[in-house]
Amino acid sequence: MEYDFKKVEKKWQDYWYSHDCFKAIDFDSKPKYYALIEFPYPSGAGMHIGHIKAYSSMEVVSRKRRMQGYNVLFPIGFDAYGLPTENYAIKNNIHPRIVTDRNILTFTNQLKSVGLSFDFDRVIDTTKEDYYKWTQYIFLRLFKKKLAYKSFTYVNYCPTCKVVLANEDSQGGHCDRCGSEVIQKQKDVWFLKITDYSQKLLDGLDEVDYPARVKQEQINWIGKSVGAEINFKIKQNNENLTVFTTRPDTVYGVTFMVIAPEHEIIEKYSSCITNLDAIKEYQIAAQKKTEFQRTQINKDKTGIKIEGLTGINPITGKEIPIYVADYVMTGYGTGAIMAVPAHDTRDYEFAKKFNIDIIPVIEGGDISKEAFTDIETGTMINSDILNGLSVKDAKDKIIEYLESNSIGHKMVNYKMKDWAFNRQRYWGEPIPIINCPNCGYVSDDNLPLKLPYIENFKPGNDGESPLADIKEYVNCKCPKCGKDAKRETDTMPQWAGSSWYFLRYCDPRNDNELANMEKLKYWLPVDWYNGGMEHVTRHMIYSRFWNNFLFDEGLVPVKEPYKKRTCIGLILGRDGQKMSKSLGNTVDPLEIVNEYGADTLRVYILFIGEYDQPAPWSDEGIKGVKRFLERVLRFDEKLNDKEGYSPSLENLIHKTIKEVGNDIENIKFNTAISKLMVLSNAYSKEESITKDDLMVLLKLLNPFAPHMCEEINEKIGNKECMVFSKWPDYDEAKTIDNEIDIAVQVNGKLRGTFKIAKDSSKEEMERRAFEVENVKVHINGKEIKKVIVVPNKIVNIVAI
RNA sequence: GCCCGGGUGGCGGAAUAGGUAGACGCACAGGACUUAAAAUCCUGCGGAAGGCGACUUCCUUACGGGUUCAAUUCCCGUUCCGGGCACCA
Repeated sequence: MEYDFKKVEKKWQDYWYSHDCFKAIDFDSKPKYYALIEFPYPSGAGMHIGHIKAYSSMEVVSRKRRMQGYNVLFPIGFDAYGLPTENYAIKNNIHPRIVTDRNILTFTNQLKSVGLSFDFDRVIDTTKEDYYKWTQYIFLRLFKKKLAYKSFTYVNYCPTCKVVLANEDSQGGHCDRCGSEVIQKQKDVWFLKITDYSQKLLDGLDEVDYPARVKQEQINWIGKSVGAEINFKIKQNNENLTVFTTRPDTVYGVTFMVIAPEHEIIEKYSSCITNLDAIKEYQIAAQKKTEFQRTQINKDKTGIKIEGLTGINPITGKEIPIYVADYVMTGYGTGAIMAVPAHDTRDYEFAKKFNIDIIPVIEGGDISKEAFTDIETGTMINSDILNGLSVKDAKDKIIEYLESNSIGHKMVNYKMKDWAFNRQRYWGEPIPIINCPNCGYVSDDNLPLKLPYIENFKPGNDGESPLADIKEYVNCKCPKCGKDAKRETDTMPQWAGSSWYFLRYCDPRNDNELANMEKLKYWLPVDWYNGGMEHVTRHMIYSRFWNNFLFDEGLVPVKEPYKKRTCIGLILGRDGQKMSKSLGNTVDPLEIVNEYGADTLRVYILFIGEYDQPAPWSDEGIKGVKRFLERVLRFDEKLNDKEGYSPSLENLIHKTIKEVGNDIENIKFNTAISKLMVLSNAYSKEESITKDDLMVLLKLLNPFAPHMCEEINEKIGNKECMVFSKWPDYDEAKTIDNEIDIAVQVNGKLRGTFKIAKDSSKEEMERRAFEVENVKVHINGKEIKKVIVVPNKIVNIVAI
């Protein structure tokens, strides 16, 4: 029999998509299941092999759920705003709208050519007015709750892309997109106050099912630390200089203070400072450094003492010098620290370099050599009222002291910074804000605020958006007072549209609200969200923030959007390196589909290795999968007329149903497929098999290789397509073997095996163990010390 | 520097409430079918040694220790690879 996979796969794709097989039905009485994948950015390069791997896990789960009787929502869309499209458009002089539409069309066809069971009726495109209208709406809700604000600040600026970058997009001091070195630039830009949700985002992690490492990464990203703020006095003017510390208990060890170069007191008290010129010089030098250079850990400590300002330790009354140094960051805590060189490596290095006293306040360590930082436990010394206390008690006592004397209080700090919510680019959601000289920033509630269709979308000079050049866009009337005003010309960052797309899927065509509450109540939360490790911090935290906010606004019914999250491991190139165009080691999924068929590709991608681990592509490996599927294709030739399962296969069938089901739920697709191979190998060895035998295999295989299974199903005379065929049940009692192999060890070494009925008594097992010939040889002439019998498993004889 | 993963045949990888290491697949070798090749089917396949032989023995889960009747699995130390965070006070 010739199996023409191209023809067959096309046939079933046409059937499924034209018969609405994957349509999610609002308010259906079946239990709902919402499976989500990270929607793609429709790049010109089209679908990558990684996309298929990323989608295939939820694809298998969705198909299985449909067979289990669920009403499944498995949607797809396009996160289409962003730089690559815009850069491509500029280079080729084609409008990004045209490029985007073209790419989405290509992508859609490619997705369908793999037979993915998305509900294509709910497709969303973040760049369409009916979608970004609601992205703008959410922004305005944030603005009205003062969670969106404009601030004059230093920003990371990429001189090549001519855009301001979020810290997240410029890690390592280089632009995420082009790799250019990022420079610091002052600009007035929009921020979202995600920091107001720091604690909520932490607390939410307790109620969701994410892998431990995912939670840990989010916890680290948010970076909570508990400590205290303490007001030190400045001797010359009796003003406060407030510091944040996680170790208020070490306050007796403070021998100097350090402020960040940007700290306001330099300007404020400049009249007191006698070496102002030198300090200004240091400030300028620090400003020139990029964020990256400043955070290089191994570089020498630099700094300069402020002459004319002296700090006073509010606990001891001792006078201490104040330094400016760029190892203190302006954006964290108060931008000023109390330095305890005896117990902090950075302070220690600084103190050594500037010859400052080092006073240990916790017992242990040798401060002549290095800072003693292992101080979670220990006993306080040199600390007056804290002497002799444990670290924990000292913390409590000093905070109580600070609070009762109004010189400080308990304080929590987070590393996470507010979200820089702006791009100086054309291809993004316009920010619907009007700047009125009279009223200040005013929301433009007339949504959508359309992105004008312009010819010149190249970035403006000096970090301005190209929209700034369009007079008729910029110039407008203030909605409040009616006077002449100017429109915001920055657009939203790439992360905006993806921060709420999972909500829109629940009600994608709603023109009156971002999504109907009843529909959201029906579908949310997302039951299972699969995607890349690289989106675990940025995208996931941003979208959890938006969802939490919308919950507070009463617009969504759940706090946490994603009930369960799993992550995918990369498919590496044939050479074991990460696939990249520059290395020339990419694998084109369409070529593979063309050569082997979609089913083979789908199965191979999941068989290649552990789903969340990286694994190299192998052209040899895929052939084995092809052979397996072709063997299954031939089973219809050996069907007999009997009913039910063949007695010789029954046990294995029940076992396979159980294990394949479990493996799918535990994202262990590689072992699920290997168990299907084992079952099919058993079928091969049979003279003939029953139709029921075959149907079980087809049903278990259907989520992985659906085209082929449909074809066989039809060929053997079944009328109904397999999408809603019933997932097979198993009988627990029949998964257990009646006869068990028992291993016999002598002194821990395997010396033989025997078969015995399951649940045989210990006595019986022991008796049989001693009958094994090779066992007799090994215990000959020795004294039996002990016999360990583990029912249904093993007998170990200890003999000396 | 800190926090997570991971190290098993020629290769991708199985097996951990401790209990026959190497499932499944690839590659390779031998055989069947064929005029031939491809495809397919059968057999073997961690390493070493012994035996004509069914077999037997020793070694083997990065390295070194430990706990245990029994360790890929648990504990301690070392090392290498991957990811995340990083002068965060």
